[in-house]
Amino acid sequence: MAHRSGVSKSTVSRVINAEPGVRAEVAERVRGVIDQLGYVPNSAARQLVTRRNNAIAVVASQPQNRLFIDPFFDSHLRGIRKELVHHGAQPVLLFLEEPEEYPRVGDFLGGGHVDGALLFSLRADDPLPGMIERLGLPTVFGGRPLVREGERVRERVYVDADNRGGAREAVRHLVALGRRHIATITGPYDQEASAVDRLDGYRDVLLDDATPDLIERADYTRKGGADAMAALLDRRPDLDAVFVASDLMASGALQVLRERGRRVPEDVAVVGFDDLAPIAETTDPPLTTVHQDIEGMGRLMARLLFSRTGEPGEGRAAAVAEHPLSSVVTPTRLVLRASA
Amino acid sequence: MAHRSGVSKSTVSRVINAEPGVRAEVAERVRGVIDQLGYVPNSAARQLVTRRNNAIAVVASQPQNRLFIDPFFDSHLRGIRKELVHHGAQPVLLFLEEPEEYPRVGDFLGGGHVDGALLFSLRADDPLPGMIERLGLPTVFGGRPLVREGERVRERVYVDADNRGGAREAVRHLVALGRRHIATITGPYDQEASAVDRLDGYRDVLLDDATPDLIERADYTRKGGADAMAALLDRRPDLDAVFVASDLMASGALQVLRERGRRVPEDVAVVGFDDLAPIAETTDPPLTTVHQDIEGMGRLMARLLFSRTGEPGEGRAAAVAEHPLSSVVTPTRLVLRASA
DNA sequence: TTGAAAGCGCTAACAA
DNA sequence: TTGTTAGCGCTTTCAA
Repeated sequence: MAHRSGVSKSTVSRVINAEPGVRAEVAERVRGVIDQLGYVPNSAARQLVTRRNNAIAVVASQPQNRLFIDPFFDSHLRGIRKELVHHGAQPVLLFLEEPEEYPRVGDFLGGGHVDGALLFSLRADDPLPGMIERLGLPTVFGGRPLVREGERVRERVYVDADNRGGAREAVRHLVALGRRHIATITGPYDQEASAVDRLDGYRDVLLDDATPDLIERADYTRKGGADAMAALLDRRPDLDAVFVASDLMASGALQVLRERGRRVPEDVAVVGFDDLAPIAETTDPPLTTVHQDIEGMGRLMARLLFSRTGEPGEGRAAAVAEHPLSSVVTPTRLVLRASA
Repeated sequence: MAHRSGVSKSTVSRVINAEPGVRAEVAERVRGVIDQLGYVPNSAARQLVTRRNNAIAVVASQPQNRLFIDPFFDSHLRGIRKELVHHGAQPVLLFLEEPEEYPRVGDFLGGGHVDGALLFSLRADDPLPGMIERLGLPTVFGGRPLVREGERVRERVYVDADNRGGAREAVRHLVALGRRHIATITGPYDQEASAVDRLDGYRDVLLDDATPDLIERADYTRKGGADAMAALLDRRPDLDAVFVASDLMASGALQVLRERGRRVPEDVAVVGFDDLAPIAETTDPPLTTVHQDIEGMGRLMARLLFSRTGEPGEGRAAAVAEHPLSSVVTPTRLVLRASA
């Protein structure tokens, strides 16, 4: 104990937490002793009483490598980190690949190491939201969580883009271009809400023209997009446009189109979704796509979380916002490049 | 408190920690109450007394996006996670981008949330190792940490590949092929030991033939490799081979070679380093490169760490291994493909 | 086989 | 402005 500086624990505690009511001279002396001893407060003890620790978990339940390949995640995480760090909170990343890992992650989350959690890339039947709800840990979701029919859950706060509206705009653009046979490559709509919403947007515009043979489901990967494009081309050689539900899939689709000798946009117009600069700007031709502010959504998630947990360092964790918080849907817009 | 199950705290504690000396019937009843209440032990309190918490920090002080693009990191992290999870420890990722983040990361690390740390991607002058040493947190480094001259540090345990030996083998292969003017594109040898070692291996073989105009420093990125290749070609149009210190840089170099009309391997033979499947197997032509067991190195790091901290759940954290631990250097081997 | 009591290192009331 | 006291929720002797 640094009380060898000649004062009581309380005073040391006050100095460490920069509380008022300590003579400057005493504070100075205490700080000296702290430095000299290399003293670091034991935060388990501190947390036991304050119920706070200025760390926020960022949990992704997805194969790590899918995450690492996906520029979407990179931007999203950047936004989250910026905002968290800006508020003085430490982001702690947890990946969740195997079912066996759930109990341990649950223990960590419930163990009071973090004040809140940011979750994303959840599968439809992921047990994590339920676990966290039971723990009572403040949480914000990235992307609207899919809730199974009949499942009773507390309201879940999320941040998402206007996927349906963005998809509508993309498809309307294709229609305005005079395209007659507009296909779509979707995301895994059995697993992710964004895939459902983008497909709904496509249907909103095309109505009865959206026949099943124009719709091919893929998995948000590049290869999945390529395979889906090939299948579509085999089935409907007459198609003259495709709305692809992600840029990564679109880059795969463009490659197949090129291999099959179809010119883009002359023969087939292509619109993507995401507007990920490293992809959309470098494809051949550059991709017309639906822009969403991914980094901004990440920041928003962090801000929403703080409005539930209270700012780091401010009072007890129990200080949850009184005004009920709602989810946020951010706007999208179509960015015209060369592919459509 | 779950003591409404009619027993004392002690007994509940025993049940939770699966300690012997509890009547099966009582244990059963307690477990029932626990489930029913959804009780999760507060690990801050537990940790305060046990000094353990079965979580290990994985710390990377690198711009997040460099990490996310680098398949090396992906494999490395996969190995680490596998081993950690296998031992029942929770991996906790911390990124470190801005200098302002160091104090907070230090607090988290020193705060007793984790039993040990795995560090990598450290810059030469990174303050992190020093900070952690002062905290007394058991640590293992990924890649030999560069120590500045005159700096006094405790011995640092690391896991690294035989970079120098691998480089030697690569360059010898080029020599055996009859190449006369063998250039090299290096990593940032002012920052990373692996870059230093690979350059040393190159020099070991070439001796006086390794003139400065054949050596070009880059930064382990694809673009850096491309730029370096261009500079080399401008300076030494007569070069007929290049040893490139990473696959990512090699892929950039190959592209420049192609653009400049040099055939590989006929005009210029190329050998890389890393043997990252997603790169080396898909370049045109496929890359001859030095293989290292990246995932295995990750696992090894975790194992070494456990030999310092003791296995998760086993006694107190203080139970550090008595036998002094040493660093490990894993072997490399040349994988022949088409580029050399 | 169980329970009672002490105490891990801190902060938060309350006294001085 | 400072010190004293009482816990935070757990594990761990020790005694029953």
